Parts: sequence; structure tokens; C-alpha cells
Amino acid sequence: VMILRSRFLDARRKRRNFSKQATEVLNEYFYSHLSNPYPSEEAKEELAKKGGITVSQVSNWFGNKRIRYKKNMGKFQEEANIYAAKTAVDATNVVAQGNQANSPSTP
Amino acid sequence: EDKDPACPSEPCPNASATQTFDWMKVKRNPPKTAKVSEYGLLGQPNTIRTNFTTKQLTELEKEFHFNKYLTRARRVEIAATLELNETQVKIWFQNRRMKQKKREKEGLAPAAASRSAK
DNA sequence: TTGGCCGATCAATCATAGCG
DNA sequence: GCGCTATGATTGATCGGCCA
Repeated sequence: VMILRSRFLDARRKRRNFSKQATEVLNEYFYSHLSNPYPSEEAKEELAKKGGITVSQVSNWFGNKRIRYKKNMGKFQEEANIYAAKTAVDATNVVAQGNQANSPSTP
Repeated sequence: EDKDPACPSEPCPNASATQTFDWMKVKRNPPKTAKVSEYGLLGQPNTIRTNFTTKQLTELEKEFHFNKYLTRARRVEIAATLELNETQVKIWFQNRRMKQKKREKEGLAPAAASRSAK
């Protein structure tokens, strides 16, 4: 079936790559929370503000990022190292460690 | 298979190698949309994403504007008319409602932003 | 206990942007 | 211009939680 995609109605699909700033902010969060890259609604709002994009776009970005990352982890190693060095905060042991009363994020 | 170390069959020469966390192993069960019964021959149960036709989408959309929520009776009716499962119709409406909410939200955010922005 | 809904997410795909 | 990869958006369907 051709399904004759409504090419015209998909006009809004005219995407625009995010700014360097936005990508930077998103990647920093992603790699500094690699053990659990699922930002809360509040975190998404903050990322959206910092990157100058919408919350939905932040959600889309993380959704795509997570899927593509696990699909081909090797391809992101280099990128991971770059951002890992950039942000000291590592959430790796946050879950393994029963740490308390020092959560930087809002409750 | 149950366990997948970041560095299989060998100690990582570099300790900076990123590890594999649980979220990276998450796997969703394939869609159960299958209803092969019609083909005595097993053929290929559609274990994949269904592609609704323009006609089906048009009807669903029309119904949605009439009612955001479906009654059991209406759902059965539509499913039969469009040759879809009741579940597919139900899911379509759920997704449609979420989409609607999302649009309203996005449609107001810009307005609020320009209004509250000093 | 059961079924529908919500919110978030997954996963596959679409269509374009970007680069060699 | 051309082909291929990177990337943002869309969407049918799943997962877990909540509630009547």
C-alpha cells in the first residue's frame, strides 16, 4: 500500500536542529545522569528553559537519545567521555548508595 | 543474556568505560495485535506496528470530535466498521486525548510566556 | 478482582538537515 | 547534486499506577 503520506499536512515536520547551547545542556544532563537519564517534569522544564526549547522537545530528545544510545552504545562512547569529564557530578552511586539529605534536585 | 557486563570477556583496559545500566536493557514485549485466525496458514502474525489507513484515521478523528470518550457500545461499533480491534480503537482514543492535551498545553505556553515575560 | 484511563516511555518510521 | 548518516517529530502500542 502506498498509504500516500499526507506530505502536506506533515509540513510542521520541518525540523530545525537544536542550537549548540541546547544540545550542550541536554547532553550534560544525559551523561551526568547516565545511570538513570529520566528527568522529572521539573527538570525538563529547566532544561527547556536553559536550552531555549520546549518541554516536549526535551522529552523527544531524551526519548530518542535513550533509544539510540542503547541501540549502539559504542557509537556514543566518545561523546560520553567528553561530557563525563565536563560534569563531575556522577549519579552512578546515587542508587547504590543509601545517601540521604543531600539531594540537589527539588523534592 | 541475563547479565551483560560493559566489557565482555575481558577486563576493561580503561576504567573510564561506561557501564551498562538497567534502563539500557529494557525491552518491550512485542505488540499482541495479532489475530491470525483468518489465515489458517500461520503466515506472519502482525507482531508489528499497525498502519492505520487514511480512511480509518479520518473516521476515528471524526468520532473523536464528536466524543472524546467512547462507550463500550460505540467502541464495538467503530471497531467493526473500521476492521480494527476494540483495543486498537481504545488505544487510539487514549493516545488522541493525550495528543489533544499536549497541543492545548503547547498552545497556551507561548501565550503565557509572552504575557508574563516582562 | 477487573477494566479503562493517565502519564511516561518505547520502538519503529518518517522526512529533513548536514556533511563528505 | 548525490548518497549516507544524524536527528527531531510522530505515533501505535506497552508498562506501571490509580481508581471506580
